Amino acid sequence: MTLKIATWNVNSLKVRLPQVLDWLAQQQADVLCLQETKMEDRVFPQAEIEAAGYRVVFAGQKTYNGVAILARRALGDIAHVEHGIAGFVDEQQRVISASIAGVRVVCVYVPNGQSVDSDKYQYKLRWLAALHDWLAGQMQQYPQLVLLGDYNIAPEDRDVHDPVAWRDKVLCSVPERAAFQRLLDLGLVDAYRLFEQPEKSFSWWDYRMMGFRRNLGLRIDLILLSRQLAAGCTACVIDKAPRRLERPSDHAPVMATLDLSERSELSAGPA
DNA sequence: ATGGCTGCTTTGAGCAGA
Repeated sequence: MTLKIATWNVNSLKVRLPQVLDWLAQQQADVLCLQETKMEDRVFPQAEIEAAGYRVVFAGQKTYNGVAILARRALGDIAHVEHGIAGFVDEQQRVISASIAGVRVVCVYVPNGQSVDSDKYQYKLRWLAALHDWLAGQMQQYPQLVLLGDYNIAPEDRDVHDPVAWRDKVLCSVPERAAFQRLLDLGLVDAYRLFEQPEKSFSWWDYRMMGFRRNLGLRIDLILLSRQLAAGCTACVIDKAPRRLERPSDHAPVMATLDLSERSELSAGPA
């Protein structure tokens, strides 16, 4: 069995829903995690998504943040849904997790941080520490885990169009990259870097200054895989096509292909 | 050059994003 699992920061699902439905149909993605839906649950377009053949779970709020997981109906239930980071009190809707076809899917919208001298940056670092500590337990409970979303961290200089200009700036600062490395140290692997990739590959481009046309971007939308899932990963790509559409999100979707045929059925559920 | 776009908001100029 092959699973195509993707992440996309849509920057308002209200605006981008038609693009999301078109993209699902074109790419035949099995699972899609969304960030920045920017809508309350009571107005979430559940019926439209279900009509397209997907189940969906979501956690939203007005104006900001908001996450969702879509899964092809044929994959069965979206099970054991959990909101947020257990033990970390946070009004901002940035995390939703669920089990789909025996894979634990954790969808995250990491805080942006605004600038390194901002209170929001301190919140970002606290949030990342809480994510790490919670995830350590989740990895024990769910050996087949994928952590995907908008990390708001460019892991390395090769993920930045102008590393000198971005040096020590938010999204690239040493403490943020150290927090990201701590996630990898839990036993997670950056799916994109499992494969040969073009140079200057990015997933976000500023709306201003013709950022996309000039490829002034960052790679901040990532798919991290546990070792068990990384063993079956056969591809990971950034799809730039939606960024070329009318009224695009500033982020492009990222998709990994997982071959699940070899895995043990027994490790599919919670321990 | 601290702006530049875009989406959102107790509809407006201000915020947040990255």
